[in-house]
Amino acid sequence: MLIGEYTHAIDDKNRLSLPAKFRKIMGKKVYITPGLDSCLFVFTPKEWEKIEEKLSQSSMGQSDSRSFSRHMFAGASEAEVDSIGRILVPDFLREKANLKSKCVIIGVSSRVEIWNEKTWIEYKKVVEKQADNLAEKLGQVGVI
Amino acid sequence: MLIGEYTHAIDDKNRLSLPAKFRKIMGKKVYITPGLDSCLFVFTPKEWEKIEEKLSQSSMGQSDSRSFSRHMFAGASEAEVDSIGRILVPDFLREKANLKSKCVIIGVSSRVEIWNEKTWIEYKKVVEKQADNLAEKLGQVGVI
DNA sequence: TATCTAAGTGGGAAAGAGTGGGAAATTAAT
DNA sequence: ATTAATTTCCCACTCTTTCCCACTTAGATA
Repeated sequence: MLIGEYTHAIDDKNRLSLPAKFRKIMGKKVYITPGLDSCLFVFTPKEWEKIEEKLSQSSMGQSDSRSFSRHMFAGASEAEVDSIGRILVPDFLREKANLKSKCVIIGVSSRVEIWNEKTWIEYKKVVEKQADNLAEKLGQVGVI
Repeated sequence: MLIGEYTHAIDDKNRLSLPAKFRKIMGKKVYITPGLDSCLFVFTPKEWEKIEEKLSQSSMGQSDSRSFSRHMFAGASEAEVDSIGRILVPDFLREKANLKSKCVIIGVSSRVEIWNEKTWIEYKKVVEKQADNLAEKLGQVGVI
């Protein structure tokens, strides 16, 4: 189970260290995809395969399923974890998540997320403010 | 499985490099057809056969399926991948997708697509703007 | 406190990928 | 049949990517 928050630098060769705590779980090969709220998702091959399978079931005929397939497939990247635990984030994903030098890498259950540091800090602020409200809503639907 | 996004130049001899990552999957011979949303589709012979079969099975009574078949078949072209991974895009297909110097080549599961760079950027913008839509769809494929 | 180890960062060299141009070969035209 | 034009093949240059090594920092241990 992936938990915790780490701040690492992405260098000008687009290399980014996976937190040491994540490496055993993530293994030697990962898949990076566009996420939500302009972060990136990182999956193990196993998790990615599940997604792939669901996606490839959708038909080419419908314009909105085409666009979603393109978003996910064209937006995805297979990355080898190098000998010292780094992955390579392709330019187009780096831009998508607006990754400058400092990135925040967080564990979210079965996936890892990569954020621009500032974006993450802002996001956290907003969420923490809303935490009480969110709890209320979740309570109403019986989650907590 | 074909994933990722690459920007390559098509030269004045209509030569276009397939991304190195795609070459093993695509092999030595491919089929290029006019695609949907003004890009080109590129298939392996195997995938092309599947498409052929599906199209020929579709009921010919229906005018829509007839015209789509014509669109795909009449515009299709077989292309050899040369010794350093380039394909030749025939003039009429190049015009159809409005390919200028810079092209974007994307992997979409079982097919490759070739886009005019600007057209692709515009298309992506439109798709990504529909963020809530994306969230919903990610839910449907079990990502979140 | 000093030393050791592990983790993260950065840079240089080697390998690979992408691009462009010219020669050879094929086709077309006079 | 000769010339011109187009296509194909091959080579070479350049830029990017990958691999390897070294430095730095932080934390742990004695």
